[in-house]
Formats: sequence, C-alpha cells, structure tokens
Amino acid sequence: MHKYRTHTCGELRSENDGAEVRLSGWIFRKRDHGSLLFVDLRDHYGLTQVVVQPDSPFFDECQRLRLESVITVTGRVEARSDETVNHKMPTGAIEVVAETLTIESASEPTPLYLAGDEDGPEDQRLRYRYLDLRRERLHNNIMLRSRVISSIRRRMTAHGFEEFQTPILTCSSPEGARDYLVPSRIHPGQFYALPQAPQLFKQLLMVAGFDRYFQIAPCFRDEDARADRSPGEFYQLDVEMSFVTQDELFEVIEDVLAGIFDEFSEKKIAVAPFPRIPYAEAMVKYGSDKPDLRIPIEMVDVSDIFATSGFNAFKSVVASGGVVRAIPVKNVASQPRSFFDKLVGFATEQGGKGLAYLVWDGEKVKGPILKFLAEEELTALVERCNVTDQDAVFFVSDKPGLASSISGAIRVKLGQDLGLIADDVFHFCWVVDFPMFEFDAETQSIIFSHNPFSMPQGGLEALETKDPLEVLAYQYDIVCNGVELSSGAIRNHTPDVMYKAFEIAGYDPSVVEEQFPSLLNAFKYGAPPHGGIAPGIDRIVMLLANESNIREVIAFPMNQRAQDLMMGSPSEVSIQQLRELHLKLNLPKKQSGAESDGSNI
RNA sequence: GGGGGUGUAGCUCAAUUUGGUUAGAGUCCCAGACUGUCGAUCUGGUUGUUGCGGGUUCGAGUCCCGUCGCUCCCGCCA
Repeated sequence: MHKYRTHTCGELRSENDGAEVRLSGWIFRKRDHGSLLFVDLRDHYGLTQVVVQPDSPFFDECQRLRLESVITVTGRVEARSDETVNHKMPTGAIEVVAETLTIESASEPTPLYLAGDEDGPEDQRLRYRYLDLRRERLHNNIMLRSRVISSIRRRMTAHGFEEFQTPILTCSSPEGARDYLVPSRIHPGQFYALPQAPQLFKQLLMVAGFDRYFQIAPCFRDEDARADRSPGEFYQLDVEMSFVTQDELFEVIEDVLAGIFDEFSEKKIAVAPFPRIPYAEAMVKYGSDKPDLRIPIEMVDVSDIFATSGFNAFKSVVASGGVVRAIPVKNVASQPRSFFDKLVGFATEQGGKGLAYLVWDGEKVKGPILKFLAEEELTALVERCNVTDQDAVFFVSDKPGLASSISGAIRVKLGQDLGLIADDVFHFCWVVDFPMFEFDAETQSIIFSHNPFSMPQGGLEALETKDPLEVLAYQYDIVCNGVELSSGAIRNHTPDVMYKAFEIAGYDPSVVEEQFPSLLNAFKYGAPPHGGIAPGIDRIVMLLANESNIREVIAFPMNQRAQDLMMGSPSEVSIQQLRELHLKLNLPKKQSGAESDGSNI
C-alpha cells in the first residue's frame, strides 16, 4: 500500500464499498460526538468523511487535533445508510472508517477561518496566502488560471504559433510606464530594466523570420494599482504575426478568445466576428474607448439641433466648438423626481456643468429645458433619438472629450442603476481606427496617442499630406464587457515611416536612432510587414472567474502599495550588496514615527 | 501626489439622538457532556492599548486635530 494514499479525497464512491484504502489530507471540519468523531478530510481533489470509532487507540489524539492538521488515515470504505447519505458531497454516499491514523503535521490555530465563506481582512489574506489559497474559491480560481493558460497554448499551437522566451533583464525604454530597474554590478552606474512587454523582442523575432510568435509573457510596470490592475507584474498572451492584415489577425484572436471563453464559462458569447467599432464612433455612441455593449443605451450627437435652438447654455457651447450628446433611455418616465436629481448630481461629480433632460410621459413632454425648445426641434430630437412613450433623453453639453467621458459615465451608471447589465453574457468588440497622434494640451504639442510603432493608415503619404490629428493608425483594442483586454497594432516596419512619424511628434531622427537602435537597425535589413496584440491573461481569468479584483486570480499577489506581505518585499539589502552594485542610498528626509515596516524606503 | 470608504476580541460584527456604570454577541480557542453528524449540538470559561498620538470634557469607542494600515477611485498605465 502506498505510504500516503491509495485514493484522493474526491474519489471514493459507493462502488468502493468494502475496500481497504488510505487517504491523506487536511482536517477541514470535525464533528465530535464524544464517543464518535467525524472528520472531513480535504485535499486538492475533494472531501471525504472519515469516521473515528471510540475504541480506536488514536481517538483521543484525533479529538485534540486542530483543524488544518495534516493526517494519513487507513481504513475501510463503508456505504452509508440511506438516512446518512450526504447528497451535497460527491463522496457523500460513503465514509471511511479509520483503522490507523498518522499525524503528518499538526496545525496551530489558523489566523484565517477556512471552513466558512467569509473572506478575512485583506492584509491577513495576503500575509497567509498559502492558507487563503486552501479555500475553495481561490483554489478554483488558480486552477482555472492554469487550465486557461494550458488551453491557450493548445489553441495557439493549433493555429501554427511557436512559443518563445525573451529576456527578463533588458534595457530601459523611453516610452511608456516607469521601469523597474536592476543595477549592474559589472557596469557601475548602469542598469537593466525589466520589460514592460516583450514588444521589441517579438518584433525582432518577426524580422528574424519566425512568422508566428506567442508567449505567456510576464510584464513589469511600476505603476499604481487598480482593482483590475495588479502593481508590478502581470501576464499577457503576447502574439505577433508576419505578413498579416488586421482582419486576419482579428480572425485568429476571435477564434482563440471565443474558444477560451466558451470552454471555461457557461455565459453566452457574442459570436465571431466581433463588432468592429471605429474609435471616433465609440466615443460618441458609448462615451468610451472600452464600451460595455451589454448596456442597451447608445448616445447620439445632437449638436446641430441645439446650435440654432433657444437654449443659450447649449447654443453657446456649440458655438465655441463644443458638442451636445443625447443619452436616450427607455421606460424611465415613471421614475421619481429623485432619480433625475441624483443623476444630475452624478453628472456634476463627473465634471459636468449640469445635466439637462426631457421626459415623454403619455401625451406630455416634461423637463426643465422644454420651454427653450421649438416644436420642430423637439420633433428632430424624437426622430434622432428614436424616442417612444415613457422614454427620457439626457443631454450633456461640453467640449467633445469631456462630453464623451461624462456621458459615458452616465451610460454606465444608468446601466447599473436600472439593472440593464445582463450578467450571463460576454459581449466582445474591437475598437479600431485609433488616431495616430493627439494634441497634448499641457505641452501644446502633438504626441503619439498610443505607441509609436503602429503603422499609420495611408502610410508615408498620409503622414506627409494629411493633418497629423486626422491620421488614423492600424491600432486596435479588444474589449469585453467594458474591460479592455488588449491593445494591438499592425506595426510600422519601415525606417522612413518611423522617422517621419517621430518627426511629427517632435523628435529628431537622431533621437529615434538613439532610443530604438535595435528596431531601427533591424528594419534596415529586410523586415516583414507584421502586427500583433497582447491580451491580458489576468483579466481574462478574472472575467471567467467572475471576480471583481485581480488579486483573486493571482496566486501570490502584491497589495495596493506593491508589497508582498507574505515574503516581505520589497526589503532592505545589506551595505555589502549595495557596495557591490556601486549604489549609495539617498533616502527621503521625512522618516515617520517609530513604526518600522520598511514603508518609508 | 490628490479624493472617498474603512479600522472595536485571532476572525465576523454590535454598542440607541448630541458623549454617561465594568465595551457586548456569534465564531475561533480552552474545559466538560453527548454513538450518526455533515456549518453537529449542549454547558461553562479565556480572549480588548476600541489602529496610533494629541485635544475638548466631570466623563470619549462615540466629538475635534494629526498620523498609520487596508481598500476603491483620480493622476499614471507606449
């Protein structure tokens, strides 16, 4: 008989009745009847009830054992009598009557209670992550993650992709987020950087002729956390393809993602091809470049109708380059006054100057701005917004950018408050045709709006002849239920277009040569047209696991302040280590309090 | 860097309007009882710098100021 187990704790059924078996696992729960003891033994695979009889020599010992102790039990499988079958457990038809018991590892009382549904405090959960991971929900999330990644590998390989590794110690790049730096011992004063993404390497692999690349790639960015953004590091399904058009790439990614979501979720998935929404249209219709298409509300521009109206507040905004966006909502005429007032308050919180609205209630139209509108303007609004009885239309008027973000926030809020967001569906879409450049109000200059490596639509000619702010890029995002899963692009693979694009963004050719020497040089020796994308693995698993915080799908996450409470990182290092690295600390003056938790480093 | 929420026993939470005796309950833990439970049950018991520091007051968990932790958001995230 195997030293530890003949079966797992999720395995035994009534067919095993009478078998002599051995199980090992953790004591999940105990029910102590004084002269009869039930132990629910748990391992990775499940739970099995073990019965300890009063005449067992180890009865007292087992009684004293605390929950979460690890034991090995040898005994006989017995089918339970009809009244004692537990239908809630897969192994509920049997139990194991213990004949011998070995204590592998006794447990102290645990700082987290593992047999309940309630989460403990976040810092305790992180500090004792190995205990939290024993709980079913988290345990399942991590297994889901493993299976998703394994399925991704199968699917990518089936599509003809090869998996690569790229360096973790690389060099700092001038664009993007803050880098994590690693000092060099051999080269005093010089640093490696951890890659924010393997962007340059994957493009160089295309130049090297490998054709179809993928990697489950760790990415490191020193940026602050959000609920859906783990600080420090995260994983991408990094993809790059040669000789590919945008549509071909979409087809591959749609197949992989739809396949994954179909395999690992019961929710409905909008079938491929996913809708393709131009960026400019998304900003008007949904007020966002990551629209949640589950919300059945679409905004419309009504600037022209108000431009000539008697409502001076809006009229003047339009006259000075602003817009008016209408948010039509079905069946809200019977909502109380407070519903409308609260929404006006919300609009102000979002930075709006206010929120106008009209309500169609039977024969009557109501609303604070009604008196400013002529009959034909009202008719035009009804037509433009597809208004029917009992509908309301909200109006936001501001500069285009603000109007989009405010109306977008209102759209999401309405979706939530009115319960319009179906939670049994994954609604994917592509947002395409992002602008190549944008105007930076702060520096009063033109900057890259996404990344400088995208191919401008129309190529060199577009860059040379069009208004830079009108040039679109082969730059796209894939979005699911309002979550941005990834950006991607067809890349610019020619030096002359690269020089020109950087010139428009105010960079001298020498700057391009200095900052991206590897890519630029590589492109001088024959580079294939190529493009790619890099969906976030953590976010995909988060959606599939129905979790609202990304920590719930990461085995060992950091807290919001980028600390690993379990390992105690980041931490101080010895003077000797610093000396070898030619570093001298220059710590901030203000050392707070006696509390020494390393947080002021 | 800024804004919001929160902090009471190991854990989950309570403590009445504007502040009033020795800060309670469940769970965990400890002891005892119990042969069919499955979140076992029953009896008894231990557990507190009310995050920390200061202030107002005859009196502070409660009010004020500061500070710290956790968290959500903004900034940031090619």
